[in-house]
Amino acid sequence: MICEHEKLHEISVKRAKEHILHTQDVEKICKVFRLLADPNRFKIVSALLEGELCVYHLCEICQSTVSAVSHQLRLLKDGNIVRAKRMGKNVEYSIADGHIREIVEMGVEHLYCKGE
Amino acid sequence: MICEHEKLHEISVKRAKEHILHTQDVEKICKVFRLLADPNRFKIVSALLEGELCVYHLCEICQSTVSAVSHQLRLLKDGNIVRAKRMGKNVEYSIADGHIREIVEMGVEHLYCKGE
DNA sequence: TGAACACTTGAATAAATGTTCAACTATTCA
DNA sequence: TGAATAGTTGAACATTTATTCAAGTGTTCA
Repeated sequence: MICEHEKLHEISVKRAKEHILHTQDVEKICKVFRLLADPNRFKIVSALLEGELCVYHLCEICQSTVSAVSHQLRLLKDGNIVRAKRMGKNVEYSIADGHIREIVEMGVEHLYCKGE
Repeated sequence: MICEHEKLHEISVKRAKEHILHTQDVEKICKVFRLLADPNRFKIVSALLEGELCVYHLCEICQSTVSAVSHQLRLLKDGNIVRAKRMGKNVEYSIADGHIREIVEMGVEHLYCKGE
């Protein structure tokens, strides 16, 4: 009982401790946020929300190099954010998970509603 | 027109280019995701969603040191995720922005619906 | 088959990040 | 005032991360 406001926070502390997620779960959630936290990856994901695209077009949209985009795509693929499918000479990328759109849109909404 | 599937992707490319956010906006959004991408900060934010708490209790909940939590709180404060308010010897922290709850909950939902 | 295109990969480098430690400020109360 | 409590801060360190470059794989087509 070091904190003076023990009484005031009793309920918050109790609820926070009850609701705290397991470390593994927190890490899984954070991994998704971390993947969306890089501007280039965010642009890749945003672009793919409009439809599937090959690496060349993603480079064009993100104004980045083929190699950099490919490295980022690998991370997104490993994190189950995107899916790859070879079509002839090209590799088509698409969004792998339906929740991603909601998370991205929530981020955009947060931006536009700032200052309310 | 290097990509073979130009026809197929014409619409996706067009839409992606139209909808692409400004670099500054992408960076603002990514900053929020980056702040939520660290397990300790995520735990701090989750705990504060249950009600305001002082540093000591946040340490207890996050199983971290006072100094580490304080450093993380400064980042969260700079990013307008949390707010600080001195109450006597303690500093009470609370969530500064209404959208944070939705973003966090979206992350949690993504976790539980994995595999659908 | 071999040249051209599309993409991937590994190593190297530079930059950003998180934690710890020690020293510091701010507040209360005897 | 001074001791105790609560929290902040800066420097140092190790770790992670993103990009670049060069070399590689896979596919198509003449």
